[in-house]
Amino acid sequence: MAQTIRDVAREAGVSQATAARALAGYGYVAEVTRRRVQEAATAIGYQPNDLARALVSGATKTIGLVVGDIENPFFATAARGLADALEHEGYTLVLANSDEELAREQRVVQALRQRLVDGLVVVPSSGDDGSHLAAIIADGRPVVLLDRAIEGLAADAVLVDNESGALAAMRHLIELGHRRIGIVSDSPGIASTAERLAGCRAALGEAGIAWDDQLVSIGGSSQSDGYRTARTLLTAARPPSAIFTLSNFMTAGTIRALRDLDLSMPVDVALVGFDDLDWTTLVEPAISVVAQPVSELGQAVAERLLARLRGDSSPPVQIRLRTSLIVRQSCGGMS
Amino acid sequence: MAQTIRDVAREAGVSQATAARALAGYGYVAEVTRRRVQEAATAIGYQPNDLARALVSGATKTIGLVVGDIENPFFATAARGLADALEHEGYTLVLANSDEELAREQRVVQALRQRLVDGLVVVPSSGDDGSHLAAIIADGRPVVLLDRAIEGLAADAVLVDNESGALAAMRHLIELGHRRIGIVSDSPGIASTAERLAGCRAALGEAGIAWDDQLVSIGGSSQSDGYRTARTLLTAARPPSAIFTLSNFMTAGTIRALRDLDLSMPVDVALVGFDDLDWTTLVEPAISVVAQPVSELGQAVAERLLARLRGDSSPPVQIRLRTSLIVRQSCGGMS
DNA sequence: GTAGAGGGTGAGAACGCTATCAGGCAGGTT
DNA sequence: AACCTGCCTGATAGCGTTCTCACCCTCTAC
Repeated sequence: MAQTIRDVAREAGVSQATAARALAGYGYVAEVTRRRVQEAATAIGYQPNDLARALVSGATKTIGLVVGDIENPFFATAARGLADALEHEGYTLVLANSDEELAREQRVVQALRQRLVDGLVVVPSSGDDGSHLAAIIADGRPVVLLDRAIEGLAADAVLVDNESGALAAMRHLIELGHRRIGIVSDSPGIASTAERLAGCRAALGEAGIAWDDQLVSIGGSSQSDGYRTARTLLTAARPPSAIFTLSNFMTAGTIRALRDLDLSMPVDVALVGFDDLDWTTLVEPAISVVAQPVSELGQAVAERLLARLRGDSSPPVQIRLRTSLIVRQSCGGMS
Repeated sequence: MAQTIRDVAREAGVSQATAARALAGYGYVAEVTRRRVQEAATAIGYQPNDLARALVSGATKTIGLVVGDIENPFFATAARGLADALEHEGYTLVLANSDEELAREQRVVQALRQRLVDGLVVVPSSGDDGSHLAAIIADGRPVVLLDRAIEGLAADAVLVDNESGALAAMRHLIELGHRRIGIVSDSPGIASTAERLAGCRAALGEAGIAWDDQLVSIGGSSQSDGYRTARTLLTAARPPSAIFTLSNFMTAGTIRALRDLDLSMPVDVALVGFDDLDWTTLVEPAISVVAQPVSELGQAVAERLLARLRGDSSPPVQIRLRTSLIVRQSCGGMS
């Protein structure tokens, strides 16, 4: 088994207290003694036990991360940005998937709480219930929300400008002459999705186009949901001439539906998607997208979290990072 | 701050020892007392401290996972399969990225070791140096290698059948009449890559085609490396008529190179890639690939790990999961 | 009436660390 | 001679659990 500080002390012929001082570097220790202890430590291969250290110091140097599904490239990229920024300060990430289910999210948050993470980063799956997160905050541990806000929760949130991103995309399609624009959406229970829908509404409103429920298909969060709902939209009596998809899975599902129905972009249907992934420039035509600064999202979250961990107790802030519309071939705006 | 078992005891009017028994459910406790303690616990919102529990029990219920980069969908999917299987048994994943650099891998493994993870899952970046992992094994904690083996390390390994997967892909291209087949590879320092290269060699050998170093381009592990080396290959004096890429990043890079050079698949160049991702059927033509059972890989790793944690001390095993060649349009074998 | 069995309880050690405190010992000052 | 001061060291008290041990009390058996 692993060696303890007592083994080092015995090896060096000093007391446990002196060995501890020599290794941790506090209090008085004679230079000779310090060297002897350090040699003893390396000789027997001593490794400090972070667990015991955390128990007494009260800090585990650990951050919990709860995402919907780490397989989603959006989450994976954000996680990477977060991990890199935190590692710099000696923090380690504990990962948990919520599958976008509130019950599961509550379970894993509870587990992370008991595990005494120093802080928590959550992509909340439901917009309205944050009681499990409030409990963590009440413990005095910082929580930072990633990508989605929760109404009434006193936690920092780092989000993207969903509404204006969606607005820009819809405006672009409208400027290209489209009046019947289909919207393929995830569940609006997800806060970011709701904001994107609001952006769509705003764009249609300013163009004087009536909102048409027939053109909005709302499904689950998987690619197959996107495929199914897009197909329904495209095979309706009066199909849309353009489609705006509200997430990367919806975009992929819609492309498959278009392909299966032998509809080509942008001539039969123009397409703009929310979220830019690697493959959007690998397909033909390249997909126009609302790009999000995903890695920066993770970094900004890390910054907020580290500030809180350093004792910043100012009121919770909401940070919005800007999205940018990247016009490629799929929307027909580059001809 | 968080409540302790002592607070519960005080609230219930019993000793700390009795409260502990009532909550943990060992030893004798009167039914009335038990109820009273449990009520007190919920009343004051008691949460057990896993840290203290781990210190005394010696088990943190935590597994370390070291991958090259969680942004790589291959690792993300494997991580998900692993996480799900482990969660079932109450284990939590601690994530670390190695960036495919041995030094970084050693650092994070060291950190995880001090953090007293109960076990470790590693995708090793180097095939020959496993001393940092041997140290963990010497501590008596199980290590399971994922996707890549390490020569001479007494650890379980769950791999895919890289050699026969590559063999099948190359055979297929050869059967289609190709004699000059380009190979776009990651660094052969990665064990799985070396095995894939061996499979290529075997296929060429059995077909009586000489190995030609001019047709093999070896780069780093990023997509841009793939692009660069594929481009070099394709612009050479005598370019290959087909290309086999040894990882998903290499495949993406190669597709970009083909596009930039205005070469079309499969007529100008036939393509087969190793590793199947979502976008391989989103691009036109759909990419033929050697598919790996990625999620199952994670599950199998979890199974091995759990067996070891339960005390299985049989000699280390090496598990090979089967790959399958999926013929689509990019190789011209479906006409 | 005494012994024994068995349910129930509290005191206290241990896990490995951090950190405080009391004390020892040398050297210099009053 | 007595005293302080500055280094250095060991003993020891926690952190919040788990778990053993000794003890008490009640009930049954002889």
